This record gives sequence, C-alpha cells and structure tokens, in this order.
Amino acid sequence: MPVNSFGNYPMSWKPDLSRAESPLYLALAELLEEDIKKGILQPGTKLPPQRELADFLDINLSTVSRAFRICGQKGLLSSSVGNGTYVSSDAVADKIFVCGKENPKLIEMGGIYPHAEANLKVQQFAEQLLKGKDSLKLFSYAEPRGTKKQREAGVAWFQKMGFHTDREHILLAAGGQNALTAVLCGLFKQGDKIGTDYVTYPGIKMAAKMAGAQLVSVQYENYEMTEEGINYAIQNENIKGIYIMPDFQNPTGHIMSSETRKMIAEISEKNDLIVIEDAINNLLKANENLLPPVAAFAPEQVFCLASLSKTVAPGLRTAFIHVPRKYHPALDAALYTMNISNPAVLTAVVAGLIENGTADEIITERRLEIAKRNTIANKILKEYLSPSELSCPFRWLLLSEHFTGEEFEICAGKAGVEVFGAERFTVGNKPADRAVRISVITPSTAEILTEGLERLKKILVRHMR
Amino acid sequence: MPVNSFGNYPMSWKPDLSRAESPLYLALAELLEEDIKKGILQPGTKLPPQRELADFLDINLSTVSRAFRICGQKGLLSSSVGNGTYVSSDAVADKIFVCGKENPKLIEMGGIYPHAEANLKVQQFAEQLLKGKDSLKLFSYAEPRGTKKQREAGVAWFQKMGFHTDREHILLAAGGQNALTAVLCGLFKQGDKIGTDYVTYPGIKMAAKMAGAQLVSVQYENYEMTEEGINYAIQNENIKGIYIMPDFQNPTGHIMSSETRKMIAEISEKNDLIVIEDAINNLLKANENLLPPVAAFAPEQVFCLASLSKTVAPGLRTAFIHVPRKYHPALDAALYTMNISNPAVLTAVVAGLIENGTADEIITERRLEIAKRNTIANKILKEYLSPSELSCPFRWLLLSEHFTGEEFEICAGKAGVEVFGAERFTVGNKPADRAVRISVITPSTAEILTEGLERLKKILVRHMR
DNA sequence: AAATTTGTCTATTTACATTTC
DNA sequence: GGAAATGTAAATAGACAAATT
Repeated sequence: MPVNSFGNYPMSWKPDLSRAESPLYLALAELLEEDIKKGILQPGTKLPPQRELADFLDINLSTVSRAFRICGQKGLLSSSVGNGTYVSSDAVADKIFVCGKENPKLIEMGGIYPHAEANLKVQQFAEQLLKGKDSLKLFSYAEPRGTKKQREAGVAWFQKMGFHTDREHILLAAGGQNALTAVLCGLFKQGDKIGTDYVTYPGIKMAAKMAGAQLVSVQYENYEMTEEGINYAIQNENIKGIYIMPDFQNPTGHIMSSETRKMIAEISEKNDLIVIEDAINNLLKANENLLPPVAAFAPEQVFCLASLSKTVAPGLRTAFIHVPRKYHPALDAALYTMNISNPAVLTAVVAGLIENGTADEIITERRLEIAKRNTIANKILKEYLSPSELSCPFRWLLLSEHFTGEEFEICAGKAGVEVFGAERFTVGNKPADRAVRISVITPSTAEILTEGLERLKKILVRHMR
Repeated sequence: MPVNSFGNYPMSWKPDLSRAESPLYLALAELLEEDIKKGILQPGTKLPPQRELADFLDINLSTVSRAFRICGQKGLLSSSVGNGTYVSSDAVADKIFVCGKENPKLIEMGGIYPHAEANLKVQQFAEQLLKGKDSLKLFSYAEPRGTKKQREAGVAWFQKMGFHTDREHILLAAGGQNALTAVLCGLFKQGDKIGTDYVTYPGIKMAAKMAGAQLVSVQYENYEMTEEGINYAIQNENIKGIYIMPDFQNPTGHIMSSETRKMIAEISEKNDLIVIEDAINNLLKANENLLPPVAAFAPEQVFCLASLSKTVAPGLRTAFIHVPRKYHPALDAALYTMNISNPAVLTAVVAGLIENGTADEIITERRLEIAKRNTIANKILKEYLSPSELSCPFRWLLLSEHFTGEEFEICAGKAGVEVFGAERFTVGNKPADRAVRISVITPSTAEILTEGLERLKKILVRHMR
C-alpha cells in the first residue's frame, strides 16, 4: 500500500503499467523512453525517486532500478546518488551531421569542412605517386599496422607538436572519427563511463553510443576541467577514461592551459585513467604558440589522435594514433576489426607529404586562410564571439537571453545560414548554453562567408532592441 | 550441505573461491576465464551443471548462472538447456590474421590476398582521374552516403549478380570487413545472438566480439544450413540474425544451392530474421553459373555486402551494401560513426571502373588467373581437396586422422608454408574439422604456388604410410 | 553532525521451458 | 511418455555508500 501522499507532492511522472505485456522492467523502460522521445518528459526533468516510483507502481525497487539503468545506458537519463535522476539534456537531439549540398542556396557554416582549393599540392603529389614504380601495390592490401615508413611519418607528425614518441607507439586509422570509434569500441565495455567537457565534439557521443559507454560531464571552470572535477568523477562516477580536445576545443575554441595539461597527465597516471586526447587542431595553432599535447606528459596513459583532415586534407581519411604500450594489442585488434587496413594509396600520399615537407607548407596555407576569415568574422560579429586565436576554424557565438542555441539555429536556417546550436554538443543534464558554433572555414569564398555573417548579425541585432 | 556424492562422479571443474576478493559472480567468472585460457579447461570440456557447482561452492544457482553468462558473452562457453555447458572450441584460438611479409621465405597461403599484377587497369584509371578537372574535390570530405552516381554504381554491381535493387537501398562502406562491423555494431545489442555456419569467416567472429553479440552455429547438412536448424535456432536460441556466405563459403568453398537460398529468404521473412549475406565472392563464380544472392529473394530482410576486394582490387577499400529499408537509418548512423565518409578518391575510382566496363574486364582476368591456379592445385593435391569450382580463390584441404588442422598448420609452417587450420574458423562447441584452408591466389606466381603445394603434399604423403 | 534521501550493487527466490534419459 | 536434468529469466531482498537536508 502506498505510504506517500502523492496528492500533495505530485510525481513528475506517473507511468501506467497496467496493460504492459512485456516484463515489468522492460515495459517500464520502454514507457520511459517513449515519453522522453515524445517530449512528455522534457530534458532536465527530475524523475521521481526510484523508491517512490516502485511504491506507486507496487513493484520492487530493483525493478525500477533496472529499467532506469537501461535508459541510462542509452544516454536518456543521468543520475547521481542522493540527488536523483534527470532526463538528459541531449536525450532527444540526436541528429546526424550531414555534409550539406542538399540545399545549394544555404550558406553552410554548420559542419567544419576545409575548402577544396588548398588540396592542389595533395592532388599533384598523388598524381606523381601513381606514375611511380611500385604503384600497382597501392591497390593491394596494405599492412594493417602501416609500414615502418608510414609509422615514422606519424612520429614526425607528433614531433611537430612538440611530442616525441616512437614507431612502436603509432597506429594508423581511417580518419579521426574512425580512430575515436576504435578506441572506444576496443577499450571500453558496455556501461563504462567516460568524462567529457560539458559541451563536446558530437562524434564522441556517437562513438560512445556504439560502444555502449556513457558520457558524464566533468565539472569545469573557465572552459577547462578542474582537478577536483576529474577526481570526483573518478571516485564517484567511476569513470574509466576522459575525452579531451585541448587545442581549439570543439565547440568553444578554447585552448587548454599548460598547467591543466600537466594536471590531467598527472591525475591520469595516478589513477590509471585512460585519456583520449583529440589533437586534431594542435598544429593549427600559431607556430609561436607551441603547446604540446597532454600525451607528451603522460605517454603511457594517453591515446593521442591526430587526424590530418583539418590540417592537410579531409579526403586523405588518415589519422595517426599514439598508443600507450599496454593498450596497443587491444587497439590494434579493434582497428583490424573495423578496417583490416587503411587504403595503401592514401597512407602512401600522407607519408610522402610529411616526409618531403609539403605537409608543412599546406598547414601554413590553411592557417593563413583561416586567419583571413577570422579577421572578417571579428569585424562583423566581434561583440558576440567568444574570443579565440586567429587560426581556429570555428567560433563560439554567444547569444542573448532571447535565444536558445536551437532557436537561433532555426532562425538562421530560415535566413539561409546553417549553424549548429549548443544543444548538439551538450553532455549530461545541465541545460545547454545559449550559443551556436559557426564554422568560418566552410564557405568556399570570403565573400560567401561575409554574406553569411551579415545575415547572422541581422538576426542578432533585430532582437537586441 | 552438498547432496551429490562428488567422489563418485568427479566434477570436471572444482574452482576454489575461498580467497576471492571480488564479488562471488565476478570471482567465479574470472577463475573460469583464467582456467580456460591456461588450458586447464580444454575446448569441448563439459562443465558441471550450474546447480551442482552452486551446491559445491555453497552459493546460489543464479550466482553461478551470472558468472557463466559473462563468460558465454565473451565467447568462451556455449550452453544449451537440458544438455549442459561446454567450453567453446574456439575459446583460445583468437589470433589476428596478419598479412605476412614478415618472413619473406615463408610461402603465404594463409590469408587470401589477390596479387598486385591485376591492378594495372585500376592504377591507370586512377591516374587519369587525378588529371581530370574537379580532381581537387577528391581530397575533400565526400558525401557520407556516397553520391547518387556512386550508389548507382552499386546498383549496377548487384545487377551483375542477378539482383535488382535501387539507389535508395545502397550504402557504401570502407571494405567488406568495415561493412560487416557496421552491420553488427549498428543493429545488434550486447548479448544478441547470430547464427552462422559451423566453420565461418573469422572476420564475423571479430566483428561479433566488438558488438558483444554471440555466434551460435546452426545445424547443417552437406555444408548448408538446414531449415530445421535455422528454425530451431530461432525458437530456442533466440537468434536475431544469421550470417551466410552463399558463394564460395569461407573456408569450405561451398556454393549454396538455389533451394536453400530461397528457403533462407522465406524463413527470414516469416520470422523477421536479419540476414547478413556476404556476397564478396558472388561475381567470382563462372558466368554461366549465375546464382543470385539471397537478397534477391528477400530484399527487405537481407543485408547484402559486396566488397570489391576479391574481384577488382583490395586497395580500393570499398564495399556496397544493399540495406533493407527499415534498417537504413541504423546502418547509416553506424557507418557515419565509424567512417564519416569513404575516401572520395577511391569511391570515384570504383564508380568509374564500374561505369565504363573496366571492372568487368578485371573480374574476368581475376577469374582466369584463379582457374589457372586451381588447375595446378587439382593436379598436385586432387585427392585431398574438397571439390570446388575453378574460380574459387581458396581450397579446403581435408586431412587424415593423423592431423588436426592446427597440427597441420604448424607442420606446414615448419616447412615454410602458411595455411590456416580449421580451428580458426570454428564456431560453437563441436570439435573442429580435420582440415586447413589454403589460398591459391596469394602466392605471387604460379611457380611459387606449385612449390608451396608440393611442400604440403610431402607432409601429407609422409604421414599416409 | 546526524538522520534521511537516493541510487547502486550483489545475491537470492521463484518460475519456467527445453532437453535428456 | 513421463520424470529428472538443465539453463534462462524476472522479480525480490538486503546491504551499502554517497549526497542532501
């Protein structure tokens, strides 16, 4: 018999299990998922305590618990002891990012797609390579782990970042996302937890979902995870790893301080925490601003992923991974399971470009082009943009209280500009920032960029009055 | 108090839980895994009934059950009601297949690697393509789902097999293994079961492990799954899907009859069973032997995977997937999570080769070359080889009672020939066949092939007396 | 500072269905 | 053909620890 007086303190959710066919725990989980997807339970809603719900439904506490766990693992709920269970803020927003081109009139500033013009040197090199001897082998199976020469190119690549590693620590993946998925699927089990920033790269959310891992957002200050935050997540959330993007954090564009890098390295060593460091933007930073990746401070604890997509060319679909020795077999197996091997043509091009110095030239070009575009962005939207270095390919646009990120995304879409609202990047149950990410590098010309930015400004100004 | 008289019927396993620190169920699972890996519990061993073990250890039945389930999901055990629990026959053999070259003196006939000489036309086409206009875009991001033209090439590819599908049913993957992993990770949950042949392509074992799915071997007759076998597995093992390779089944080389193809199509429709059809070898069959894939008979039930690795060139890392409509979103998301997109250069080459007819020429060349090699194989090892069409790139070598597959693999290795023993292909708890798979297409020349086969013959003859 | 709230984890009880003998 | 053997699944009970009040 229910003890609580439900009348006085109405429960936020009163499911009806009376005509459920499947087992109780499943029926409950299904109802919950349905109600979240339907919007009956909004993100951020606090659910009734498990005991109260059990009492109300006249079933056992553990049965409710089990149902909640199922939804929790799907990323629909996030809960903490003593505090309660909440509907995740990103429970619904689960859209795939699709490379545009569907609406040619839309100015694409959502996805970050470096423009094709800078690919000239890559194309020329590839053409030469195909003419060379041994080019027939470029269409046979490649060695799964890459050749010594290719892994050596990876070493050279990390060297540019100020991180000295060696051939035995390098594996190759078919791009940054491929690398990320391999690490998650290869090293994490269903139910394992991974700490992230409170807004983060959506690709980690997709990869985590595939691996069955749960993301929890780590407490932060000034756009950086705090020491206490990480320690708390280790002790109380039992996270097995963290995911970080120290250079031009996606989506905020923040560059992690040297102190925090060292702090994370230290904590990870002390607690045997797996660090997944996404160094995709490291080499986009200005040359005089050399900040080595966290991996440099804890090389046996950190997976350092270095995709070439943003720095050389996206079509190369290649990433180097620095792999801690003890995790090498597991990641090797995961990459083999997913890819067998990387395309021989592309890895050969990559290795060649790095070896002969062309890669450096391309990076310099890309940096200059981005800087040119950020100068334009700063001129048009200065007061709204979160500050950033000139070579960051995207910007974090802070909105007034008039808009949520999602609302602005829709408004911008109607004005013919695609941007991505903060909701797409959120983790956990904190309400999303009022912000959107805009890519300055995607529009094919500076003119189109300008037009897009002007349109955004119009929307902002119109609502300022 | 134990009821059974353990003295009389000694239990096959008497674990010692007395000094376990972790929870009972975990400690038991760990002990079990350890003892299997150490070889204390051999593949095929029947474990004591759960109740007896619980009694012996003086713990609850469910606790044992839980421990067994953990090991079962790792592929270490396979059990059936009324019958008991057995150590899986492939519990230990878990090696990665690595593309050789490490020992140059070894004649590689283990992995199936089409030789590079046939890549000439591919290389020439790629060279032309790079010279063409728009070639800069080949190094930018590609559309995740492929362009219309590329998907149209997939339609044309399936058309050659006698299977008519359309553009909306096609997705692209970065090779056959990539496709397989995407299907498994995208559509199956931890603990889901998938039926396979009793010997099967090891890649499905790796992919299943990553997805957390369990493989169960389906009853068969004459190298083909039987209707009763599939129905049994649906009803009693609760399989959610089956994996089949109807053309040149790996490793036996068997071609599935037309009747069985239709039977599988029908059962899958009736039971909403997901069929994963690996059609990698379909187009290697002789032209006059057109047998459409199972997908042709149940297109909304069958994922049909068509890698180009064995037919055109492995380095293209491309596979077309025919996807049932209802599963399209799930697979699309999985592929996006793993790859974002396929390399634009390679998919452009693939689409071009198919469109201009070069692909057909290459297939014909490959078939002829394989036939030449099988003629040699038949001459040297006729009496040992399981019969097969001339265009099958590998053969199933049946051994006498003198050898297990593994033993022969080792003997061959000592004689400088790499082959793969049946143990690498086994699923379930039936002891492996006495057989090895030999690839006739991997040695770079017919002479090397001949030498390899002669060495194998020597081993066989020496032990016949 | 102590009591209460709250989620999590392990082990147990009970019921069930299939297979074997 | 019926009893016994055997694995599987769901629901429950109890203990624990962190967070809140």
